[in-house]
Amino acid sequence: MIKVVIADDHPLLREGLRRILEFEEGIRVISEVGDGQGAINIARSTPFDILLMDLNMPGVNGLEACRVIRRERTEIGIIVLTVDDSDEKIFQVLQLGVAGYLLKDVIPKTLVDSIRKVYAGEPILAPSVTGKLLGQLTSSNTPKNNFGLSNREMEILAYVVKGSSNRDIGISLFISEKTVKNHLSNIFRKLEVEDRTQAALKAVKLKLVQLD
Amino acid sequence: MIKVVIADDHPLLREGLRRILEFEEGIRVISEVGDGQGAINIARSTPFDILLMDLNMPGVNGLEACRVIRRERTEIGIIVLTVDDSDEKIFQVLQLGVAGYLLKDVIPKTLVDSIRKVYAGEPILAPSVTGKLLGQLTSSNTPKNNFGLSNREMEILAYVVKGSSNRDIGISLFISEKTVKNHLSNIFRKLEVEDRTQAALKAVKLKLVQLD
DNA sequence: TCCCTTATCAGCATAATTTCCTAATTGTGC
DNA sequence: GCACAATTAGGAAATTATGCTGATAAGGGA
Repeated sequence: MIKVVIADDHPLLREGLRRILEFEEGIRVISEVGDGQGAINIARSTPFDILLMDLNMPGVNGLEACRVIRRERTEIGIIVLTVDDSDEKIFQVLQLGVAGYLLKDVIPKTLVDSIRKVYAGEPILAPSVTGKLLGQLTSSNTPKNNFGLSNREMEILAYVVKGSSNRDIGISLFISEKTVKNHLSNIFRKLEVEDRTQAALKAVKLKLVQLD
Repeated sequence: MIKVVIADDHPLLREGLRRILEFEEGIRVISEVGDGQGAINIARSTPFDILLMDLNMPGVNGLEACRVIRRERTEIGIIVLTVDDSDEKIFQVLQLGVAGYLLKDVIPKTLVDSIRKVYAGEPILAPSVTGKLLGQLTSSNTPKNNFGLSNREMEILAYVVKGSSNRDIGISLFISEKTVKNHLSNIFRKLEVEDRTQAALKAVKLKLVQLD
């Protein structure tokens, strides 16, 4: 039996969810709460499996409640159920380690399936959320603008990001330290920075070189 | 009609996939290829919608083929279909902007559903892949080990990561440059690095300080 | 109280970095 | 051929950074 708790400040929506879930085999809604504090309280006092959590609630909001509950009751699978599709909150919530993120326009069947899957240990994301995650990955490696750095300059910049000194870079590339310095001066000018530290950080920030 | 191309070096698996898909309404396998180059060639010569791509293929591998096809034919939705669940490749592939990543143990129904969803613009990930993505998010904010750095040292390290010089740090914190240097020496020793660049990079790498 | 850490400042010596200058060679494109 | 960029190298000088030692003061804990 999967024990479910619903946390949402809209009584109508709670009622709707409860009615959807109460006819499902093996699923039982054991409680409903109307705010984040209520969710925290029940998580502390009662064992259950799945928490359907709205983010926008009065008082202690869903985000804070998630943070507390994730810390205190790691065994509870939290499924965020929200209308909020905006970028800022999504990543904040996902970083907390929630097990699912669904939008409120899901069809009942998807919701029920998701509850079962989360109970089985599978993470669940709404397609648009998956898209945002992937989008972040792909957009993050679009240097595009490599500031007109030549191949050699990129190579040297990579060594700077590895923490090499000018001398070491020269030895590694079989060129004189003087040449390294010249390249670096050009790199600094092109990246619009003053020293190797700023260059290294900017290179990492702009993904010109991989930090690893 | 969703036009599908299968790229896999195992004839048996290709045949199996084709038989699964050929009875589906609205889906037609228009071609099969056995290596990455073949996938690239057909993508260049023939319009189609979905490419089921194995990663481990002889010659031009799936990863390279994905890269080329993604660049030349953005309208083709690539679904990576592989046994490879290892961490390194997953992120490389996802960064290319593939539309789906499934493991070869999927049931036929899931595969068909996934093709339809990708065709409709939805991204598709195997649960374990979603888990890895989420795991990366949550694990990324665990500094924990601050290497015994004191508050003041952390503060100074933050300035280093901003690209400040010793003089600038001194001015900002209303202390002498000498003091800054002393703190830095201690920081270098504790972080086990030789200079400010390595310290800044290590701080970023270990999330001791936020880069931005 | 004594010891340790932290934070502050300083001097000295050395090393590393950075800038500015010139200049040769090579390859690419017009 | 000519112009231009990339790569290479060197000289000279200024600036910055680093290591080491020493010193003072405040605060916490055994």
